[in-house]
Amino acid sequence: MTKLNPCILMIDEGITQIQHSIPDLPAADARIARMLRLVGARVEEELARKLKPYKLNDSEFMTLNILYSRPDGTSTPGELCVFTSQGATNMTRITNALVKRGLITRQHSKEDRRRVTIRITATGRQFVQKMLPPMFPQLKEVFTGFSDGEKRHFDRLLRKLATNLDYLDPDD
Amino acid sequence: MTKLNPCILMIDEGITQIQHSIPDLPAADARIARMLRLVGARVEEELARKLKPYKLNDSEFMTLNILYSRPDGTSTPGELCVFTSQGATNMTRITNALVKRGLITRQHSKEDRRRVTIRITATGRQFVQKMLPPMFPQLKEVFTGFSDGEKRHFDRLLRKLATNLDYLDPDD
DNA sequence: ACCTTTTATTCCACCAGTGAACTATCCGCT
DNA sequence: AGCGGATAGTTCACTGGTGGAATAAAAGGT
Repeated sequence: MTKLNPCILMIDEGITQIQHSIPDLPAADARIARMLRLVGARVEEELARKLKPYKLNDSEFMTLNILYSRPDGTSTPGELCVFTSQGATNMTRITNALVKRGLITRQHSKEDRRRVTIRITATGRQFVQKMLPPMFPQLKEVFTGFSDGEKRHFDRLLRKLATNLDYLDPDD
Repeated sequence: MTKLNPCILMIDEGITQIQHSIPDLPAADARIARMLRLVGARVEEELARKLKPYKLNDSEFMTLNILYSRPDGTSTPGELCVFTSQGATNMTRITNALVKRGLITRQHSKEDRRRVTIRITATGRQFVQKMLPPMFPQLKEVFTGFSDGEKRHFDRLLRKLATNLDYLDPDD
């Protein structure tokens, strides 16, 4: 029943062992950091699995969602780069793909003709409305056994970490 | 001083907005999942930055660390695939790279000649001992402001989530 | 008018990761 | 002993995401 995850076992085992030869290893921090990468990757993997039938990848999905969540349904490539942590080159490719599928439109801005206004289409909205709900059961399943308090706690810890990451010295 | 992370803002804003048009969205779960991906990616990114000077990537580093942490300093490609969540094809490439740099050796196993024994070299050990400590300051920095209790909590929550992820229905 | 900056795109090269086919070895069964 | 199937790794060809450099167009400052 309770077959243990070999990766987690390896993390625990490994860090304990390494500590023997390198005592000043911040073990707790290293363990959490390693698990964050592991869990983050697993979540991403599951998301990708759910997106596959729709022929969408992570970045495209994120981009589409951001547009969907905007009151006016628009953004610009530059903005989307910031929100999705993608490079400009990549964003061009992503929006190309979404335009080709009729989920968004691209048009030059009137005020500043350098800018491009990206707008989700009616089809795009319907698409999002269709594809999100089927994800909910699995999403809830991932958080079974988590009380509301635990979720709040989890949320808080992640935010705190995100903030610390933002204040890291860019060099060193 | 407190410039807020635009990604986090977008997550909060976005999920709140989406909830308006799709009320049964499990908002708390979605937020945590999204932040996990974000934070996981950021941590990975920082790790990559630290590894770059050594011309190592994430998977190579992980592989080398696993070997280092083994009492006998050995493993097999198959095992390493499980621990690193990598495909066999990829593992061949990874070990190729590490062999080329003299950090590990590859030799056929005596007992089972199908198997390959991968062993960290003395050079490999020294390499790990040199490269790990410089990461500690930054690692600790990421966790500044976290009490021991919070770390324990964080650790526990991540493990719980990892377990849930393992028990996900492979279909659906 | 001219130079600089901003915004976005195109082109190209690269690297990590994947699937399918293949080789070598082992193990169980008759 | 020998056949058949399972297991462990490797090779090859390919994809997909990523990043840099060069470019184009437009805005803004002096």
